[in-house]
Amino acid sequence: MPSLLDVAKVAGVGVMSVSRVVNGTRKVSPETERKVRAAIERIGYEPNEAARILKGQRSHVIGLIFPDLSDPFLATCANAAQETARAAGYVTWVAATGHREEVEREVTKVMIQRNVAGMLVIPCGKQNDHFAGAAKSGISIVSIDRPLENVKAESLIVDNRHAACRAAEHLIEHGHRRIICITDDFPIFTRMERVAGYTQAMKRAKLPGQICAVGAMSGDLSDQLGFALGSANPPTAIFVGSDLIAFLTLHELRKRSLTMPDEIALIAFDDFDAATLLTPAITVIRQPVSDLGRQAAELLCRQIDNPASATGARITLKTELVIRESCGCKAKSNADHDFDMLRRRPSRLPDRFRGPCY
Amino acid sequence: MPSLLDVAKVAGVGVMSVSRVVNGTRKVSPETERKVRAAIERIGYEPNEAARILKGQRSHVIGLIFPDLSDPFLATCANAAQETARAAGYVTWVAATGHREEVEREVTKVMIQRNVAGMLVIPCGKQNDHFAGAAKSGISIVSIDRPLENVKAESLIVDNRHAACRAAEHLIEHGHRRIICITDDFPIFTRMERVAGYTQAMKRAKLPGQICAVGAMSGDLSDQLGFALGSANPPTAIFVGSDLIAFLTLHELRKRSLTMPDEIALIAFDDFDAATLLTPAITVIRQPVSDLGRQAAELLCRQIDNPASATGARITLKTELVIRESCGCKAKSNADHDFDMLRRRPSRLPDRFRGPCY
DNA sequence: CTGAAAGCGCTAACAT
DNA sequence: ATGTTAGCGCTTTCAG
Repeated sequence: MPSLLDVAKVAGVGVMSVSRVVNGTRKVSPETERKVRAAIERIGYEPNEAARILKGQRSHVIGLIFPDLSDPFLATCANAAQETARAAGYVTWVAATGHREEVEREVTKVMIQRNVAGMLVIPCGKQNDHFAGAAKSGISIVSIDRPLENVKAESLIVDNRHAACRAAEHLIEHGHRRIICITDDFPIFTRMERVAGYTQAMKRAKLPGQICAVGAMSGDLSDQLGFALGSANPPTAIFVGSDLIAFLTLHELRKRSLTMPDEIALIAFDDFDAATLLTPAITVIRQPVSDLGRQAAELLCRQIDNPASATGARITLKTELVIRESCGCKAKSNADHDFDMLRRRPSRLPDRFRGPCY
Repeated sequence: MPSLLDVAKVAGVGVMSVSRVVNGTRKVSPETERKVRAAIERIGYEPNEAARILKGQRSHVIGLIFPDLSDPFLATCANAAQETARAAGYVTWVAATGHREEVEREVTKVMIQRNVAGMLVIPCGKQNDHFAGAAKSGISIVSIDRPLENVKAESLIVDNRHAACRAAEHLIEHGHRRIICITDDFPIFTRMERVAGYTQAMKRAKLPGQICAVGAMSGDLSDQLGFALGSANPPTAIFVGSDLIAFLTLHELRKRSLTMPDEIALIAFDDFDAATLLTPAITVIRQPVSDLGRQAAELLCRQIDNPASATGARITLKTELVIRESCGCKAKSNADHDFDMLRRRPSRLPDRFRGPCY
């Protein structure tokens, strides 16, 4: 591995000239620059990151801290972020925390220690002091999907509340009066915003809202849904707060042989593969998943280049209500809803279909 | 950030004693060790990776090179690998190549340059000289899902051929004689093995095999399937070679209002969310996705500790034929197939459901 | 068993 | 505009 010194010798100049050419730190004469570039080319010099970091420079590494990589939403987002970061010359250090805050703290610590240039995080807790510490020590941070309370970091989020409100309104417009909202019981931003949106729509329509939280703290989906469905006035429509809950709910409906949309209507937050495969196809709120990852990475890169530009603002991306059949709407054309007629494929294929194979 | 020198001062010993205690490189007297450990504890010393790497040591970084992170199969595998590596004290750099070999080469180069200790790869091409180079320069490599031709690296793969053969046999046992095999047209190991397994079963049963390759090189799934279905002797059963192709195929069947299993039977390679949600539920070959990632990471860590142990062997993991309804079998109990009755949930939930929320 | 010194490749700070 | 020097934190080498 040739070093700066080797380049300097070959070029017949001092080491600092080489360093300055490589980093564009200061003016060098055209003549020197030419010689240096030629020497670099000739001996195939590549800067040594370890030495740079040792000297106290920031590395060209971006840390990605996500709750889970096996979740399609998060994986797609991470994929886009990684791709964008790579294109900008960064390597991506990925850590999945498994939704555990102690793991999040631990990896954050290690990342700071190893001088990452910036971090892209989907935080899994409320106590964000570890991120605050990172921000204070000069590491740029951008959060995705959820704002980072008490930390000076931009956030890229979606219009959860508005979208949930629209979804509930759509069900109301279909004549439903008893609409239940099923979400997980985790106290995270997105869940609370979506519940707030649902509640807002119900209130406006002077309808009673019923929120059914499921999870480790609140109890089993099957029990809760059974209870609601067995009541004197069972719901005729469901709004589910995420693709995971949609999956579980759809299983329950299938088990109880409840048909959509007649016996029960349904709208889900998050689009998912099965949504277009089922009969009826599921009406969903689609998030700009890849955009979230891509824009977050772009934003982070900009902030790394110019740390002063951090404002701590929230940037909100728009979601899209994708009307299919589970809400009671007619499919546009038989079974061809959501189909790209030109390519004879489901339109808006998941990212993974963009590979060369398909 | 306290350094080794600081520790040495506090402990009242030389730097080398500290270094030896930290790394366990050589014997130190119990007395010295005690003093050093106390000093480390007291000032909160953490070794500096950059300095270690600069001195020519291997880092504690593992590189993950995957074709795509948004694909559920690959994402789940990456997630498990990352988790395992973290537990073993390694940091994971992740790169998604987008199935592009030039990107694979590029990220491999960067990782070698930055002294990763090892790489976990799902290669996307045949020309593996960049990996061969890495292996030669002392970086341990383990490949997943596909063997690494011409490189001395272990591979963790599944019994593709056997499983595909079993799937085809299962359809044959159901009385089907015209079974078509639909796969992508990408010349990768898994595809070829699965086709070989299908062919083997058909040959044994003295049945004519029909392989339908779809993709950028071969053409549209809709056209190909339409052609096959419109022939004088249309197939009565389909074996699809991957979850992606299953998704597209199921869309086609839905569009043509073909009912399973009566009008057309189907078995798919790879389990996927929609498989248990559809009616009929889809019979699939389930791969041990997380195990693949976990075991690969464990293997890699072992090889990093003992580079001589690399044999270049292939380790084959078993898949499982999950009988559901799309092949013509009766569901075990009404709609409750694949349901964990105790927890009232679909059993074998995807990894992401293991979070604290559900 | 322990310590002192040299140097990995780079850049900030200071000379020229 | 360019060169020289010192030192980031660690480990290898060699001397005690």
